[in-house]
Amino acid sequence: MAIQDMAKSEFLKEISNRGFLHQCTDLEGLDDQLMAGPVTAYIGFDCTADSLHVGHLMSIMNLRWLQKTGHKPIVLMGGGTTKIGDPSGRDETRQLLSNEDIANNMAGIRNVFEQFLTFGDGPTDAVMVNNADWLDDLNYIAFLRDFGRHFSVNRMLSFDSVKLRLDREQPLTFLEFNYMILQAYDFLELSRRQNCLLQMGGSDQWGNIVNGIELTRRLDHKQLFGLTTPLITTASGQKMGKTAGGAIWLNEERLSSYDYWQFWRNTEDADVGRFLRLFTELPLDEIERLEKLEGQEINEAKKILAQEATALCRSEEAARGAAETARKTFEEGQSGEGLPKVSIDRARLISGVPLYELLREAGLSKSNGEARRLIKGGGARINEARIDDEGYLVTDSDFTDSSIRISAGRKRHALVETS
RNA sequence: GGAGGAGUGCCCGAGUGGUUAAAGGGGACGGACUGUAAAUCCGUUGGCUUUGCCUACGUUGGUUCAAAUCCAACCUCCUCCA
Repeated sequence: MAIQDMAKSEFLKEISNRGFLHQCTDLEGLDDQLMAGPVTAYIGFDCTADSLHVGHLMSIMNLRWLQKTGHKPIVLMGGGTTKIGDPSGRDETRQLLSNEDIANNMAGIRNVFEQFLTFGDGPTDAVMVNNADWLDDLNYIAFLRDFGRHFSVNRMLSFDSVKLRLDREQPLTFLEFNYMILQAYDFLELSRRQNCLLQMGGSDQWGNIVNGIELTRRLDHKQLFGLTTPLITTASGQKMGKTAGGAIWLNEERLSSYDYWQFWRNTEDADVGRFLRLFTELPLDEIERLEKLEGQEINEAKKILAQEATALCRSEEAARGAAETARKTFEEGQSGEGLPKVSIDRARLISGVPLYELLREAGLSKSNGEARRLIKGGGARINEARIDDEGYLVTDSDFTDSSIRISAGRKRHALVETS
Protein backbone atom coordinates (compact mmCIF):
# COMPACT_ATOMS: atom_id res chain seq x y z
CA MET A 1 0.00 0.00 0.00
CA ALA A 2 1.28 3.42 -0.84
CA ILE A 3 2.45 5.62 1.97
CA GLN A 4 -0.05 8.34 1.24
CA ASP A 5 -2.96 5.93 1.54
CA MET A 6 -1.66 4.54 4.77
CA ALA A 7 -0.82 7.77 6.54
CA LYS A 8 -3.47 9.16 8.82
CA SER A 9 -1.75 12.39 9.71
CA GLU A 10 -2.18 15.41 7.54
CA PHE A 11 1.53 16.13 7.58
CA LEU A 12 2.62 12.76 6.25
CA LYS A 13 -0.15 12.72 3.69
CA GLU A 14 0.83 16.10 2.40
CA ILE A 15 4.57 15.57 2.19
CA SER A 16 4.32 12.12 0.70
CA ASN A 17 1.88 13.32 -1.94
CA ARG A 18 4.16 16.17 -2.80
CA GLY A 19 7.36 14.20 -3.06
CA PHE A 20 9.18 15.22 0.08
CA LEU A 21 9.41 11.79 1.58
CA HIS A 22 12.46 9.69 0.89
CA GLN A 23 13.12 7.58 3.96
CA CYS A 24 11.66 7.37 7.43
CA THR A 25 12.84 5.41 10.44
CA ASP A 26 9.36 4.39 11.52
CA LEU A 27 6.46 5.66 9.48
CA GLU A 28 3.64 4.18 11.52
CA GLY A 29 5.15 5.22 14.80
CA LEU A 30 5.65 8.75 13.56
CA ASP A 31 2.17 8.84 12.12
CA ASP A 32 0.71 7.92 15.51
CA GLN A 33 2.68 10.66 17.20
CA LEU A 34 1.55 13.20 14.65
CA MET A 35 -2.07 12.18 15.25
CA ALA A 36 -1.66 12.47 19.00
CA GLY A 37 -0.82 16.16 19.00
CA PRO A 38 1.71 18.76 17.94
CA VAL A 39 5.10 17.22 17.27
CA THR A 40 8.29 19.23 17.49
CA ALA A 41 10.72 18.61 14.64
CA TYR A 42 13.94 20.18 13.46
CA ILE A 43 16.24 20.57 10.52
CA GLY A 44 19.80 21.80 10.87
CA PHE A 45 21.41 24.49 8.72
CA ASP A 46 24.96 25.72 8.43
CA CYS A 47 25.62 29.39 8.87
CA THR A 48 28.47 29.77 6.45
CA ALA A 49 26.67 32.45 4.43
CA ASP A 50 24.20 35.18 5.26
CA SER A 51 21.53 33.64 3.11
CA LEU A 52 20.24 30.31 1.94
CA HIS A 53 19.78 29.19 -1.65
CA VAL A 54 17.35 27.02 -3.57
CA GLY A 55 19.25 23.94 -2.48
CA HIS A 56 17.80 24.57 0.96
CA LEU A 57 14.31 25.24 -0.28
CA MET A 58 13.17 21.67 0.00
CA SER A 59 13.98 21.63 3.71
CA ILE A 60 12.37 25.00 4.21
CA MET A 61 9.15 23.93 2.53
CA ASN A 62 9.24 20.77 4.56
CA LEU A 63 9.26 22.81 7.76
CA ARG A 64 6.56 25.05 6.38
CA TRP A 65 4.24 22.11 5.79
CA LEU A 66 5.03 20.85 9.25
CA GLN A 67 3.86 24.11 10.74
CA LYS A 68 0.86 24.38 8.45
CA THR A 69 -0.34 20.98 9.52
CA GLY A 70 -0.24 21.90 13.19
CA HIS A 71 3.23 21.06 14.44
CA LYS A 72 6.23 22.93 15.75
CA PRO A 73 9.34 23.56 13.62
CA ILE A 74 12.77 24.19 15.04
CA VAL A 75 15.39 25.76 12.84
CA LEU A 76 18.72 24.60 14.19
CA MET A 77 21.59 26.87 13.32
CA GLY A 78 25.00 25.25 13.30
CA GLY A 79 26.62 28.18 15.08
CA GLY A 80 28.87 25.90 17.11
CA THR A 81 29.90 23.63 14.31
CA THR A 82 30.45 26.51 11.91
CA LYS A 83 32.82 28.03 14.43
CA ILE A 84 35.02 24.99 14.25
CA GLY A 85 34.84 25.21 10.46
CA ASP A 86 32.48 22.75 8.91
CA PRO A 87 34.64 20.38 6.89
CA SER A 88 31.82 18.48 5.24
CA GLY A 89 32.32 20.02 1.82
CA ARG A 90 34.78 18.10 -0.33
CA ASP A 91 38.47 18.38 0.31
CA GLU A 92 39.04 22.08 0.72
CA THR A 93 39.56 23.46 4.15
CA ARG A 94 36.97 25.98 4.96
CA GLN A 95 37.72 29.37 6.24
CA LEU A 96 37.19 29.83 9.91
CA LEU A 97 34.48 32.32 10.60
CA SER A 98 34.55 34.83 13.39
CA ASN A 99 31.79 35.04 15.97
CA GLU A 100 30.74 38.26 14.40
CA ASP A 101 30.39 36.72 10.93
CA ILE A 102 28.38 33.89 12.35
CA ALA A 103 26.03 36.18 14.22
CA ASN A 104 25.66 38.18 11.06
CA ASN A 105 24.93 35.11 8.97
CA MET A 106 22.40 33.84 11.45
CA ALA A 107 20.53 37.12 11.29
CA GLY A 108 20.44 36.95 7.51
CA ILE A 109 19.20 33.39 7.52
CA ARG A 110 16.54 34.25 10.05
CA ASN A 111 15.21 36.88 7.66
CA VAL A 112 14.83 34.21 5.03
CA PHE A 113 12.97 31.91 7.39
CA GLU A 114 10.62 34.63 8.48
CA GLN A 115 9.22 34.58 4.96
CA PHE A 116 8.31 30.96 5.31
CA LEU A 117 7.56 30.31 8.98
CA THR A 118 5.74 32.03 11.81
CA PHE A 119 8.04 32.52 14.77
CA GLY A 120 6.87 33.05 18.33
CA ASP A 121 6.15 31.38 21.66
CA GLY A 122 2.97 29.52 20.83
CA PRO A 123 2.75 25.72 20.71
CA THR A 124 3.18 25.58 16.95
CA ASP A 125 5.29 28.68 16.50
CA ALA A 126 8.71 28.20 14.99
CA VAL A 127 11.84 28.76 17.03
CA MET A 128 15.42 29.16 15.99
CA VAL A 129 18.11 27.67 18.18
CA ASN A 130 21.87 27.64 17.94
CA ASN A 131 23.92 24.57 18.70
CA ALA A 132 26.72 26.81 19.96
CA ASP A 133 24.57 27.07 23.09
CA TRP A 134 25.56 23.56 24.06
CA LEU A 135 28.61 22.79 21.94
CA ASP A 136 30.71 25.74 23.06
CA ASP A 137 30.94 24.58 26.61
CA LEU A 138 31.56 20.91 26.02
CA ASN A 139 34.36 19.42 28.01
CA TYR A 140 36.39 17.02 25.91
CA ILE A 141 37.04 14.32 28.48
CA ALA A 142 33.55 14.44 29.89
CA PHE A 143 32.06 14.32 26.44
CA LEU A 144 34.15 11.34 25.38
CA ARG A 145 33.28 9.46 28.53
CA ASP A 146 29.57 10.20 28.51
CA PHE A 147 28.84 10.05 24.81
CA GLY A 148 31.89 8.77 22.93
CA ARG A 149 31.38 5.31 24.41
CA HIS A 150 28.11 4.97 22.56
CA PHE A 151 29.62 5.34 19.13
CA SER A 152 31.19 2.38 17.42
CA VAL A 153 33.97 3.30 15.04
CA ASN A 154 33.32 0.14 13.07
CA ARG A 155 29.83 1.35 12.46
CA MET A 156 30.81 4.92 11.71
CA LEU A 157 33.20 3.67 9.06
CA SER A 158 30.31 2.01 7.30
CA PHE A 159 28.33 5.22 6.83
CA ASP A 160 28.32 6.52 3.30
CA SER A 161 29.67 9.92 4.22
CA VAL A 162 32.80 8.27 5.59
CA LYS A 163 32.94 5.23 3.38
CA LEU A 164 32.80 7.12 0.11
CA ARG A 165 35.65 9.33 1.18
CA LEU A 166 37.84 6.48 2.25
CA ASP A 167 37.07 4.48 -0.86
CA ARG A 168 38.12 7.43 -2.96
CA GLU A 169 41.29 7.65 -0.90
CA GLN A 170 40.43 11.21 -0.01
CA PRO A 171 41.65 12.52 3.29
CA LEU A 172 39.25 12.52 6.14
CA THR A 173 40.35 14.42 9.18
CA PHE A 174 39.49 13.51 12.73
CA LEU A 175 37.57 16.74 12.93
CA GLU A 176 35.32 15.64 10.11
CA PHE A 177 34.99 12.24 11.60
CA ASN A 178 33.71 13.85 14.77
CA TYR A 179 31.23 15.97 12.96
CA MET A 180 28.67 13.21 12.79
CA ILE A 181 28.97 12.66 16.50
CA LEU A 182 28.29 16.30 17.23
CA GLN A 183 25.28 16.17 14.94
CA ALA A 184 23.95 13.15 16.73
CA TYR A 185 24.50 14.96 19.98
CA ASP A 186 22.45 17.90 18.71
CA PHE A 187 19.43 15.67 18.38
CA LEU A 188 19.85 14.42 21.94
CA GLU A 189 20.08 17.99 23.22
CA LEU A 190 17.02 19.10 21.31
CA SER A 191 15.12 16.13 22.57
CA ARG A 192 16.00 17.08 26.13
CA ARG A 193 15.63 20.83 25.80
CA GLN A 194 12.69 21.20 23.46
CA ASN A 195 11.11 17.78 23.63
CA CYS A 196 11.92 17.46 19.97
CA LEU A 197 10.80 14.15 18.51
CA LEU A 198 11.75 14.27 14.88
CA GLN A 199 14.73 15.26 12.82
CA MET A 200 14.33 15.85 9.13
CA GLY A 201 16.88 16.63 6.45
CA GLY A 202 18.29 15.71 3.07
CA SER A 203 18.98 12.07 2.29
CA ASP A 204 22.68 12.67 2.88
CA GLN A 205 21.84 13.29 6.53
CA TRP A 206 20.37 9.84 7.09
CA GLY A 207 23.41 8.50 8.89
CA ASN A 208 23.61 11.47 11.21
CA ILE A 209 19.94 11.31 11.99
CA VAL A 210 20.05 7.62 12.80
CA ASN A 211 23.05 8.19 15.05
CA GLY A 212 21.12 10.81 17.00
CA ILE A 213 18.16 8.51 17.41
CA GLU A 214 20.32 5.67 18.68
CA LEU A 215 22.26 7.86 21.05
CA THR A 216 19.07 9.15 22.59
CA ARG A 217 17.58 5.70 22.88
CA ARG A 218 20.63 4.44 24.71
CA LEU A 219 20.92 7.33 27.09
CA ASP A 220 17.34 8.41 27.68
CA HIS A 221 15.42 5.32 26.55
CA LYS A 222 13.37 7.55 24.38
CA GLN A 223 12.06 6.84 20.89
CA LEU A 224 12.83 9.54 18.35
CA PHE A 225 12.09 9.63 14.64
CA GLY A 226 13.94 10.54 11.49
CA LEU A 227 12.76 11.42 8.03
CA THR A 228 14.67 12.43 4.94
CA THR A 229 13.84 14.19 1.71
CA PRO A 230 15.23 13.05 -1.65
CA LEU A 231 18.22 14.66 -3.24
CA ILE A 232 16.84 16.88 -5.90
CA THR A 233 18.31 17.09 -9.35
CA THR A 234 16.84 18.38 -12.56
CA ALA A 235 15.37 15.95 -15.04
CA SER A 236 18.55 16.11 -17.08
CA GLY A 237 20.56 15.12 -14.06
CA GLN A 238 22.07 18.42 -13.02
CA LYS A 239 22.28 19.58 -9.48
CA MET A 240 19.59 22.14 -9.03
CA GLY A 241 20.22 25.81 -8.58
CA LYS A 242 23.25 26.73 -10.60
CA THR A 243 23.08 29.38 -13.29
CA ALA A 244 25.14 32.10 -14.85
CA GLY A 245 25.27 34.28 -11.79
CA GLY A 246 26.03 31.44 -9.40
CA ALA A 247 23.76 30.21 -6.66
CA ILE A 248 20.08 31.06 -6.63
CA TRP A 249 19.86 32.94 -3.37
CA LEU A 250 16.65 33.32 -1.49
CA ASN A 251 17.15 36.86 -0.28
CA GLU A 252 16.58 39.97 -2.32
CA GLU A 253 19.96 41.52 -1.46
CA ARG A 254 21.78 38.71 -3.18
CA LEU A 255 19.45 37.99 -6.05
CA SER A 256 16.79 40.24 -7.52
CA SER A 257 13.23 39.02 -7.60
CA TYR A 258 13.36 39.27 -11.35
CA ASP A 259 16.26 36.81 -11.52
CA TYR A 260 14.58 34.57 -8.99
CA TRP A 261 11.43 34.53 -11.08
CA GLN A 262 13.48 33.83 -14.19
CA PHE A 263 15.13 30.86 -12.53
CA TRP A 264 11.77 29.16 -12.08
CA ARG A 265 10.53 30.28 -15.46
CA ASN A 266 13.41 28.38 -17.06
CA THR A 267 12.59 25.09 -15.43
CA GLU A 268 12.92 22.08 -17.71
CA ASP A 269 9.64 20.74 -19.06
CA ALA A 270 10.06 17.43 -17.32
CA ASP A 271 10.50 19.08 -13.93
CA VAL A 272 7.46 21.32 -13.93
CA GLY A 273 5.09 18.97 -12.12
CA ARG A 274 7.61 17.89 -9.56
CA PHE A 275 8.67 21.44 -8.81
CA LEU A 276 5.09 22.67 -8.54
CA ARG A 277 4.48 20.02 -5.89
CA LEU A 278 7.63 20.76 -3.97
CA PHE A 279 7.98 24.50 -4.25
CA THR A 280 4.45 25.84 -4.40
CA GLU A 281 1.35 25.27 -2.33
CA LEU A 282 -1.04 24.91 -5.21
CA PRO A 283 -3.65 22.17 -4.75
CA LEU A 284 -2.60 18.83 -6.18
CA ASP A 285 -5.43 18.57 -8.67
CA GLU A 286 -4.48 21.94 -10.09
CA ILE A 287 -0.90 20.76 -10.45
CA GLU A 288 -2.02 17.61 -12.22
CA ARG A 289 -3.83 19.74 -14.72
CA LEU A 290 -0.83 22.01 -15.28
CA GLU A 291 1.72 19.29 -15.75
CA LYS A 292 -0.35 17.73 -18.50
CA LEU A 293 0.20 20.75 -20.72
CA GLU A 294 2.46 20.01 -23.63
CA GLY A 295 4.66 21.79 -26.11
CA GLN A 296 4.48 25.51 -25.96
CA GLU A 297 1.57 25.39 -23.55
CA ILE A 298 3.71 24.19 -20.71
CA ASN A 299 5.19 27.66 -20.61
CA GLU A 300 1.99 28.74 -18.91
CA ALA A 301 2.65 26.22 -16.17
CA LYS A 302 6.19 27.53 -15.82
CA LYS A 303 4.92 31.05 -15.37
CA ILE A 304 2.58 29.88 -12.66
CA LEU A 305 5.45 28.04 -11.00
CA ALA A 306 7.57 31.19 -11.15
CA GLN A 307 4.73 33.32 -9.83
CA GLU A 308 3.95 31.03 -6.91
CA ALA A 309 7.53 30.31 -5.94
CA THR A 310 8.50 33.98 -6.08
CA ALA A 311 5.43 35.04 -4.12
CA LEU A 312 6.31 32.58 -1.37
CA CYS A 313 9.92 33.57 -1.08
CA ARG A 314 9.62 37.29 -1.79
CA SER A 315 6.12 38.70 -2.06
CA GLU A 316 3.06 38.72 -4.23
CA GLU A 317 3.99 42.15 -5.62
CA ALA A 318 7.59 41.19 -6.28
CA ALA A 319 6.39 38.19 -8.25
CA ARG A 320 3.97 40.26 -10.29
CA GLY A 321 6.60 42.89 -10.97
CA ALA A 322 9.05 40.26 -12.14
CA ALA A 323 6.44 38.70 -14.37
CA GLU A 324 5.70 42.07 -15.90
CA THR A 325 9.37 42.81 -16.54
CA ALA A 326 9.76 39.39 -18.13
CA ARG A 327 6.69 39.89 -20.28
CA LYS A 328 7.94 43.20 -21.63
CA THR A 329 11.45 41.94 -22.16
CA PHE A 330 10.67 38.65 -23.83
CA GLU A 331 7.25 39.01 -25.32
CA GLU A 332 7.41 42.60 -26.46
CA GLY A 333 11.14 43.03 -26.85
CA GLN A 334 11.05 46.18 -24.77
CA SER A 335 12.92 47.24 -21.70
CA GLY A 336 11.18 46.22 -18.54
CA GLU A 337 11.72 48.25 -15.41
CA GLY A 338 12.90 45.36 -13.31
CA LEU A 339 16.09 44.73 -15.28
CA PRO A 340 19.38 45.51 -13.61
CA LYS A 341 20.52 49.06 -14.19
CA VAL A 342 23.83 50.81 -14.56
CA SER A 343 24.31 54.48 -14.98
CA ILE A 344 27.22 56.11 -16.71
CA ASP A 345 28.51 59.61 -16.65
CA ARG A 346 27.36 61.55 -19.69
CA ALA A 347 30.86 62.97 -20.09
CA ARG A 348 32.25 59.54 -20.84
CA LEU A 349 29.97 59.23 -23.85
CA ILE A 350 31.63 62.11 -25.60
CA SER A 351 34.75 60.12 -26.30
CA GLY A 352 32.77 56.91 -26.33
CA VAL A 353 32.70 54.00 -23.89
CA PRO A 354 33.77 50.58 -25.09
CA LEU A 355 30.84 48.21 -25.11
CA TYR A 356 32.89 45.60 -23.31
CA GLU A 357 33.32 47.96 -20.39
CA LEU A 358 29.61 48.57 -20.20
CA LEU A 359 28.94 44.86 -20.24
CA ARG A 360 31.30 44.38 -17.37
CA GLU A 361 29.96 47.32 -15.40
CA ALA A 362 26.44 46.01 -15.86
CA GLY A 363 27.50 42.68 -14.41
CA LEU A 364 26.83 40.81 -17.63
CA SER A 365 30.49 39.80 -17.91
CA LYS A 366 33.04 39.17 -15.25
CA SER A 367 35.96 40.80 -17.05
CA ASN A 368 36.62 42.92 -20.08
CA GLY A 369 38.18 39.94 -21.79
CA GLU A 370 35.09 37.85 -21.25
CA ALA A 371 32.98 40.69 -22.61
CA ARG A 372 35.19 40.95 -25.68
CA ARG A 373 34.80 37.28 -26.34
CA LEU A 374 31.07 37.60 -25.93
CA ILE A 375 30.98 40.34 -28.53
CA LYS A 376 33.24 38.41 -30.87
CA GLY A 377 31.02 35.37 -30.51
CA GLY A 378 27.95 37.34 -31.54
CA GLY A 379 26.25 37.32 -28.16
CA ALA A 380 26.18 41.05 -27.46
CA ARG A 381 23.39 43.38 -28.43
CA ILE A 382 22.37 46.97 -27.95
CA ASN A 383 18.63 47.44 -28.11
CA GLU A 384 18.21 44.16 -29.95
CA ALA A 385 20.83 45.00 -32.59
CA ARG A 386 23.76 42.65 -32.60
CA ILE A 387 27.16 44.28 -32.21
CA ASP A 388 30.08 42.16 -33.32
CA ASP A 389 32.79 44.75 -33.38
CA GLU A 390 34.92 43.93 -30.40
CA GLY A 391 36.01 47.50 -29.86
CA TYR A 392 32.64 49.13 -30.44
CA LEU A 393 32.36 52.48 -28.73
CA VAL A 394 29.03 53.45 -27.24
CA THR A 395 28.35 57.13 -27.71
CA ASP A 396 25.53 59.57 -27.29
CA SER A 397 24.17 58.63 -30.67
CA ASP A 398 23.30 55.16 -29.39
CA PHE A 399 20.86 56.73 -26.96
CA THR A 400 17.69 57.05 -28.89
CA ASP A 401 15.92 57.17 -25.56
CA SER A 402 16.91 58.06 -22.00
CA SER A 403 18.22 54.55 -21.59
CA ILE A 404 19.46 51.73 -23.76
CA ARG A 405 19.32 48.02 -23.22
CA ILE A 406 22.43 45.92 -23.55
CA SER A 407 22.18 42.17 -23.70
CA ALA A 408 24.46 39.20 -23.25
CA GLY A 409 22.74 36.39 -25.03
CA ARG A 410 19.00 36.09 -25.16
CA LYS A 411 18.24 36.05 -21.52
CA ARG A 412 20.57 38.40 -19.74
CA HIS A 413 19.83 42.08 -20.09
CA ALA A 414 20.62 45.34 -18.37
CA LEU A 415 19.57 48.94 -18.76
CA VAL A 416 22.15 51.67 -19.18
CA GLU A 417 21.17 55.17 -18.15
CA THR A 418 23.11 58.37 -18.30
CA SER A 419 23.70 60.64 -15.37
C1' G B 1 61.20 8.00 12.52
C1' G B 2 62.15 4.93 7.56
C1' A B 3 60.75 3.74 2.18
C1' G B 4 57.93 5.05 -1.94
C1' G B 5 54.17 8.13 -4.56
C1' A B 6 51.49 12.66 -5.52
C1' G B 7 50.35 18.26 -5.67
C1' U B 8 48.63 21.25 -13.13
C1' G B 9 43.70 26.13 -15.26
C1' C B 10 36.33 26.28 -12.23
C1' C B 11 36.62 20.52 -11.58
C1' C B 12 38.77 15.85 -13.37
C1' G B 13 43.09 14.84 -16.02
C1' A B 14 47.43 14.68 -19.98
C1' G B 15 52.08 16.76 -20.33
C1' U B 16 59.05 15.15 -18.01
C1' G B 17 63.80 21.28 -21.09
C1' G B 18 61.95 25.27 -26.13
C1' U B 19 56.60 25.33 -31.50
C1' U B 20 52.64 25.22 -23.95
C1' A B 21 48.04 30.14 -21.74
C1' A B 22 49.36 24.24 -21.32
C1' A B 23 45.99 17.85 -24.93
C1' G B 24 41.29 15.52 -23.57
C1' G B 25 36.80 15.39 -20.78
C1' G B 26 33.18 17.74 -17.54
C1' G B 27 31.01 22.23 -16.24
C1' A B 28 30.00 27.20 -17.68
C1' C B 29 29.01 31.02 -21.31
C1' G B 30 27.72 32.30 -26.44
C1' G B 31 25.66 30.87 -31.46
C1' A B 32 22.25 27.71 -34.62
C1' C B 33 17.56 25.02 -33.96
C1' U B 34 13.19 25.99 -30.62
C1' G B 35 8.90 27.31 -26.79
C1' U B 36 12.98 32.26 -22.29
C1' A B 37 12.60 23.99 -22.14
C1' A B 38 15.39 19.48 -23.14
C1' A B 39 18.33 16.96 -26.74
C1' U B 40 21.67 17.93 -30.80
C1' C B 41 25.45 20.58 -33.61
C1' C B 42 29.14 24.73 -33.67
C1' G B 43 32.23 28.29 -31.05
C1' U B 44 34.53 30.33 -26.61
C1' U B 45 36.52 29.37 -21.82
C1' G B 46 43.65 33.54 -17.15
C1' G B 47 44.04 39.15 -16.95
C1' C B 48 44.97 43.85 -19.39
C1' U B 49 45.27 50.06 -22.09
C1' U B 50 44.67 43.02 -27.00
C1' U B 51 48.60 42.56 -33.86
C1' G B 52 51.40 43.47 -27.89
C1' C B 53 52.16 43.07 -22.55
C1' C B 54 51.55 40.67 -17.77
C1' U B 55 50.37 36.57 -14.52
C1' A B 56 50.02 31.07 -14.14
C1' C B 57 51.43 24.34 -13.36
C1' G B 58 51.97 23.38 -4.08
C1' U B 59 55.85 27.36 -1.79
C1' U B 60 60.76 29.51 -1.98
C1' G B 61 65.36 29.61 -4.14
C1' G B 62 68.84 27.55 -7.94
C1' U B 63 70.80 25.38 -12.88
C1' U B 64 70.00 26.97 -18.10
C1' C B 65 70.00 31.28 -23.72
C1' A B 66 65.24 28.75 -22.28
C1' A B 67 61.72 25.12 -16.83
C1' A B 68 55.06 22.85 -15.46
C1' U B 69 59.15 19.84 -17.04
C1' C B 70 66.13 19.45 -14.08
C1' C B 71 68.27 20.47 -8.76
C1' A B 72 67.62 21.94 -3.36
C1' A B 73 64.83 23.11 0.78
C1' C B 74 60.09 23.59 2.68
C1' C B 75 54.60 22.75 2.96
C1' U B 76 50.41 19.41 2.19
C1' C B 77 48.28 14.68 1.06
C1' C B 78 48.44 9.28 -0.03
C1' U B 79 50.51 4.13 0.53
C1' C B 80 53.66 0.71 3.06
C1' C B 81 57.06 -0.18 7.21
C1' A B 82 58.54 1.12 12.52
